[in-house]
Amino acid sequence: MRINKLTDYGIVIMTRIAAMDSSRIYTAKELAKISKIPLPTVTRVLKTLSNENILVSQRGSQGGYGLTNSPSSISIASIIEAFEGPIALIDCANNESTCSYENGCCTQEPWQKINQTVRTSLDNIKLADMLQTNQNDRLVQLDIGPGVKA
Amino acid sequence: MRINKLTDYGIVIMTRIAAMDSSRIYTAKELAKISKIPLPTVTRVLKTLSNENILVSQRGSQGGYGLTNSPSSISIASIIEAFEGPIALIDCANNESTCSYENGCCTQEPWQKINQTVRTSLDNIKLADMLQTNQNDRLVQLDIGPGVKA
DNA sequence: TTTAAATAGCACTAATTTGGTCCAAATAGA
DNA sequence: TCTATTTGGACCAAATTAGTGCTATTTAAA
Repeated sequence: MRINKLTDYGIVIMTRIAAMDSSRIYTAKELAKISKIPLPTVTRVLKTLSNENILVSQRGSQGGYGLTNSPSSISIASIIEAFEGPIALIDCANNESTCSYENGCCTQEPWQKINQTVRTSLDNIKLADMLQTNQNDRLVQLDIGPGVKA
Repeated sequence: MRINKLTDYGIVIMTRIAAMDSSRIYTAKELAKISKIPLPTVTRVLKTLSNENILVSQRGSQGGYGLTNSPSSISIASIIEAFEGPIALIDCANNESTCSYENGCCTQEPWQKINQTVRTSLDNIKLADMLQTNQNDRLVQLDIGPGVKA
């Protein structure tokens, strides 16, 4: 029920970039220093993000990583999914993988609904929302406060 | 971002009991047969659920496990938390553990809201909601509905 | 009172996932 | 073309999770 550490790092780093000049590119070394996360780990996180096209990479000297989209259009859900695949609390609710319990499993449809709810919540939160000073107001505005219906 | 397998089993088994006669108690052996989950695993799942007071156990001959509350008042969140502890996508949003990135971390407040949203969603879904009408029919068809033989 | 049935608890092993490291490939500029 | 810089991909180690087995304890019924 927790996201992976790398996913967490990913969100922290993405938020960092969004908080600075989000139009330029940053090297792994720079971002490691800024975020206080070990360089090898940052390297790996950035690779994943660029493989999933959430960051663009520029190899070679003067290279680095930069956002592909604006902070207001990058969702937390997309970052999580870059690291962990489709958001699905259980596998069988996600793809069409044959459930090993077949007819014995009577919970599939409700799970679809549960996953959908969670995913929608996370998709409504954008990188830019992580920076708001008055975060509570902003989140309520986004209708992801307590008691939200999906 | 996925729940543990044991948690999944827990929900499946709880749903099973709810779908049958939820007032009587069932042995681990019975539930293993019904759910098609290996007995040792079922045993373990049931132990956890009874430790967390989601099931009551009756030791000795004629013993077994039964629901402590009605299916309409047992939430999915409570079952997940029985296995995995408080629902929190990242640790620092849950307890007061000092964030290892201190001031370097600028995402704490939004995370609190994100967790709250997910938790609320899961708390609003009760065991009774897992029982779709059309699936009840299927259960009876499969001869694993009320009146199932051990 | 004895016996069979059933849960409780503990510890151990195997498998999977996760996190971190190393070396090769690419690029810009001198 | 050469070199310093920086990303890309393969690989290994550590941690977590899943599953198994054994023994003790409790209880109902013969």
